[in-house]
Amino acid sequence: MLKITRKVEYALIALRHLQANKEGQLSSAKEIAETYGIPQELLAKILQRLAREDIIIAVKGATGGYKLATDPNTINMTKFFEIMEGPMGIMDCYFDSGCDHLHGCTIRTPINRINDSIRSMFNKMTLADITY
Amino acid sequence: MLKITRKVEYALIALRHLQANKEGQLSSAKEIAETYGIPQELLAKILQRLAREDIIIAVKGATGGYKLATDPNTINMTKFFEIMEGPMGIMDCYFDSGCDHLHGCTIRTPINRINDSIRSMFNKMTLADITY
DNA sequence: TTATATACGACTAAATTAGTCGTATTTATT
DNA sequence: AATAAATACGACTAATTTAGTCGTATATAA
Repeated sequence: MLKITRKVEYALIALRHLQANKEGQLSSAKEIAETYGIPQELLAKILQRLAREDIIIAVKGATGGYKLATDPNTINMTKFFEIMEGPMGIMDCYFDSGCDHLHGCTIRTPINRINDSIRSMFNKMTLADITY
Repeated sequence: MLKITRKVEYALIALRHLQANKEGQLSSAKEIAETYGIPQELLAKILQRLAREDIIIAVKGATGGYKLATDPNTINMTKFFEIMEGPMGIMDCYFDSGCDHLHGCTIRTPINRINDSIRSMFNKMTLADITY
């Protein structure tokens, strides 16, 4: 419970790796996967998603690879988590109203308070807090 | 990701229900399950665990049931979560050192900072914050 | 004695997460 | 022009975790 997934873990490791590169230098999915012992195909998909969301820039072709698109200080962690895994909330009712027993739900208000605390905590953090 | 499980959700609903009872009044697993539309057998197991951990008191027999054992103000949420689901950490490496790539892990320190933030947040909360 | 509780472990089902595979496209290098 | 190495992406399978069920034992009020 309250765990981040490997998708997020691998994304953070990769971003941290790219951040350590010199300005303009590229790293391929293969290179990163081998360095950290991450399944290459899986990491590739994760990097593709990050590229689609303009967090990193993809360069195609034989000497291609990835580099950071923006200053990690500008990406907040709530946004980052939601890019990787969709809406963040400790209970689905926070964002999904298809809940069977909303009628008699007595814990919704306090649960939402907790949600807000977690979101605000991550809102105050940027990627740079993790990758530096 | 970062979700609480139904076990925790059901436990909170049940505790909130017991808290609303008059001093000494019992509620059975069946009663609570029916009230909120929770699978009875599942709730029963959850209540049994709470009883084992002395958060609630079980009374056996035909007119038996459960009641709170302690003031909800005295139970902190970190402890509560860990009773329900074991060690709490956003990554296993926080408590389990059986991690393949600890050697090259570059994100452990920031991840642990996040863990500590979440734990300290829940440490400041008691069950009463949720069930009142 | 019966009905209604708790207690608890073993089991199955469902959902989520992790990882793989096939195929297409791009581009530097030879 | 051919090749090799890269990104792109969807479909698929495997593994793990979570949710829920079942059977059986025990306690106790009526």
